[in-house]
Amino acid sequence: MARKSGSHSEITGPRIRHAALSLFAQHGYAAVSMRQIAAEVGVQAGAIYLYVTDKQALLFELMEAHMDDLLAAWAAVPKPKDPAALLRTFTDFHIAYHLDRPDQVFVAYMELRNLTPENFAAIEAKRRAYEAELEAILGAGTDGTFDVADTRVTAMALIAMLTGITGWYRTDGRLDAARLQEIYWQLTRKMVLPEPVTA
Amino acid sequence: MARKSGSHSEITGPRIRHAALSLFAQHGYAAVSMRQIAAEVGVQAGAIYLYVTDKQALLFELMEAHMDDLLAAWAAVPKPKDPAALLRTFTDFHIAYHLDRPDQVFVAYMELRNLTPENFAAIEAKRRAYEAELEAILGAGTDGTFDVADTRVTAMALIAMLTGITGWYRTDGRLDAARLQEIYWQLTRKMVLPEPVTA
DNA sequence: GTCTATAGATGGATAGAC
DNA sequence: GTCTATCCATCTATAGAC
Repeated sequence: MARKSGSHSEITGPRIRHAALSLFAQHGYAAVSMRQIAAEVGVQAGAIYLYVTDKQALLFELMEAHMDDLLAAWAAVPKPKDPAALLRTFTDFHIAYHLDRPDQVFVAYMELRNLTPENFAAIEAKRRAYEAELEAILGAGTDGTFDVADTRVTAMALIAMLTGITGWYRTDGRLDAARLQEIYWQLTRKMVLPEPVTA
Repeated sequence: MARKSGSHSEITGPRIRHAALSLFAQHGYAAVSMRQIAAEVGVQAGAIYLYVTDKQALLFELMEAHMDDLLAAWAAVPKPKDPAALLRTFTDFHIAYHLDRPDQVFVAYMELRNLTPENFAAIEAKRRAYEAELEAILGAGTDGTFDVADTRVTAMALIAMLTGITGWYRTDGRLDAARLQEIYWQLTRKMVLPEPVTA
């Protein structure tokens, strides 16, 4: 696996980021050494610094790339007009996106403490922008489509509920992604749609 | 603050655990050194080893104590017979307990990766026991009290939703604990109780 | 019971050969 | 572009004085 020496660059930069992401997700940023990352890629520790300024920048770039991808992916999704349909579009998107990228999601949620204050602020702003998307969907339904007492709290409750899937979901388990999307939509629907009037 | 020297033990052991918990919650287990913990307590690094075998044992003891406390506290709560009332008892308990111990909760959820395999298995078993409590409550209501398609998934969804509060709640914010308990009960109630028959 | 001192290992990051 | 070698800081844990 490990190259002997003298190889040309090819895609060493991306491979470093991929290895770092995987190791950070498994063991945590602080517990992973630059030497471990280099070994995973098959280069020596010193070579990493040709592609990354330092360890902190490596973490930040991974988290920023994830947040940017997330926001861009959601922006690219066609949005139905109907608030309830739009909400289902969001829950389906959130589940599918997060299940497809467990390492990115895990690092983005777990390593906030290890960012410098400036880097933390940048990531936090992007996270808030994403939360604001859901809040806006719920807020647009206060005409009677939704029955939501507190838009902000409900948005946070929904995101926590949906993101929590990544903590226990196993791809070889009894549920596939489509079934999960259906179950969580039923939970979401009951949570925010008005209850039918009793007979 | 820092003692000069020659002081007697008093409560140095508990103070070490308290300082470690606080620092682990802030910066993460791997990022915190034994010297930092010692400095917080006001002793030298070497003194810690009179009370703790090593850093891993320190982490494990903190997490085990938290899980044991959690299970014992729930066991001590009076349980109403009615499934819906019991569910509300659980959600109120979970919110109050978690809001009162943000550091313990944070460490218990974030540092699982840093446990040895044996220690991880021990903590995971206790966590599963707690999740099973909620699953049993939901399962006991399948006579018609609850409308739950998948007991296990719904239990995980509820726990993630409730625990997520600790990620954004600020004690100086606009919501107090009682208001949160009320909001989250409404969300929970709508999620799992059957919808009234339409007129 | 706490201190100082230190062993022994490992970390991030850099310099210079190839 | 990658490697080897290394600097220097820091870490966990222990030994022994007080």
